Amino acid sequence: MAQSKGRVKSQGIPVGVINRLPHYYRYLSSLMARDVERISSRELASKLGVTASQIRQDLSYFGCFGQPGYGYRVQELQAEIGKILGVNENMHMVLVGAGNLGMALMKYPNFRRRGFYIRAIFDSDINKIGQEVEGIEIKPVSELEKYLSRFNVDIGIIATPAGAAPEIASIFMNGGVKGIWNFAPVSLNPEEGVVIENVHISESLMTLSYKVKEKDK
Amino acid sequence: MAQSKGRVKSQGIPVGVINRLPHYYRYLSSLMARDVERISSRELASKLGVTASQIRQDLSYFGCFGQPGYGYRVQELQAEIGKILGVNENMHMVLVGAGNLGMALMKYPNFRRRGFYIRAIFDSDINKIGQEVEGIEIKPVSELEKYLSRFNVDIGIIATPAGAAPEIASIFMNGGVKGIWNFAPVSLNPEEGVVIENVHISESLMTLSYKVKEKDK
DNA sequence: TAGATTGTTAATCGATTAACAATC
DNA sequence: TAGATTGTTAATCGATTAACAATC
Repeated sequence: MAQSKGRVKSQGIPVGVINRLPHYYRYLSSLMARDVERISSRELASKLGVTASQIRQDLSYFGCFGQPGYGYRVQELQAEIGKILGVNENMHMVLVGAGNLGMALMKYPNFRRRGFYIRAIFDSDINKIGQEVEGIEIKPVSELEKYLSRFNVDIGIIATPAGAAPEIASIFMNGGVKGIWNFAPVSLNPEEGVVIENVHISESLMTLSYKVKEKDK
Repeated sequence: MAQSKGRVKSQGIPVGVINRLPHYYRYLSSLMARDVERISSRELASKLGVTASQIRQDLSYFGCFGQPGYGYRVQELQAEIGKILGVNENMHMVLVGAGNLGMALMKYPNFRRRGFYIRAIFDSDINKIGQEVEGIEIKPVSELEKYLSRFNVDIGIIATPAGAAPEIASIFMNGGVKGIWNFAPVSLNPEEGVVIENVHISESLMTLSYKVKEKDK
């Protein structure tokens, strides 16, 4: 208790911890919607399918958010985890690829609600250019570089086919984008100082396929 | 070497291994496309950003696919991993939710190419019902149950808003679906004998957001 | 043959769980 | 106060890496 000095190890936080925080965050948000005020690590753990120990251990990397004998105040813990994750900090994002997946991302209301704003859309399809989506006009991808030089973009989203992805990634990296959220089924080699987060949908399907086969045995 | 009897431990394969196999599979496929014939665990590792040891260890759970002194034949290894994962086994899938994300999944050509077929689409939007996508007519979600009782569905895909997801999941589970591929931002409690694979897109964004913030420090 | 690289066992490392003093 | 639950330290467990005999 009383993590006196406050851990300063900004690095060295296990990646598993970081992957679980958004999960905690989402469930706490749903508790807030149901006006639940307090929750213990034990309850939370049973709902999320992890151990209470793990939740307390995970949180302890960042501070002390609970009260012994009481548990955690839902609203407070949600806010603290949100702060750790960078929710509600007005992230400037741009989207390349105005296909179905890109449109799905544009229309997902939770991003905006949580401070993640897609402020520009680029596509190479001449028929799409000039169209408006959620109040944002689709620009030709040739203008991406200029846009990046003019604005301070936090996150670049790649929702293009695999072939186009490496070039877009390199434009993003040269343009000073801090993070790349990649939905194309390729591995992009991460340049110094840029974070790449992949969402490999087909790999996830293959993992599921394996597990389904296993169950059959 | 010479894993004489062939490991029978169908269970007990670490989840990390299963998550890496699709990654190996994809890269090997791309090597095949470039007519590369052989590769060593060391080369493969350096391309994929893992250790050679890990690749050999991972593969050893399933058999002996390489030749000492030579390495792996790309085509053979790709085929073996594909077999492990259940690629090209004619998986029967159904999609619930014909929004942008659902359409993106419908139009992704690699699924079909690898034996994953979406054979029916359901939606609750009266305006979408009857429309055809990739040769498949969108049915009302009220007919899902009947469909499941008639066909042997391997994988049910949930591409609906969060609110609808739990009910769809329960219809899937009662209908004998073996695996659920869930894109809705909710946790579904997995029933006995059904595998659930979540693709939590917004959690992935928050993870990226955290890492971007970290880099700034 | 000599060189290269596998499959596998053993050693290391890190992450998860258990336990408990502190305390609300 | 007594009961509950935290934050943290120590113990356990599992996954990754290193090393090497076998062998192509």
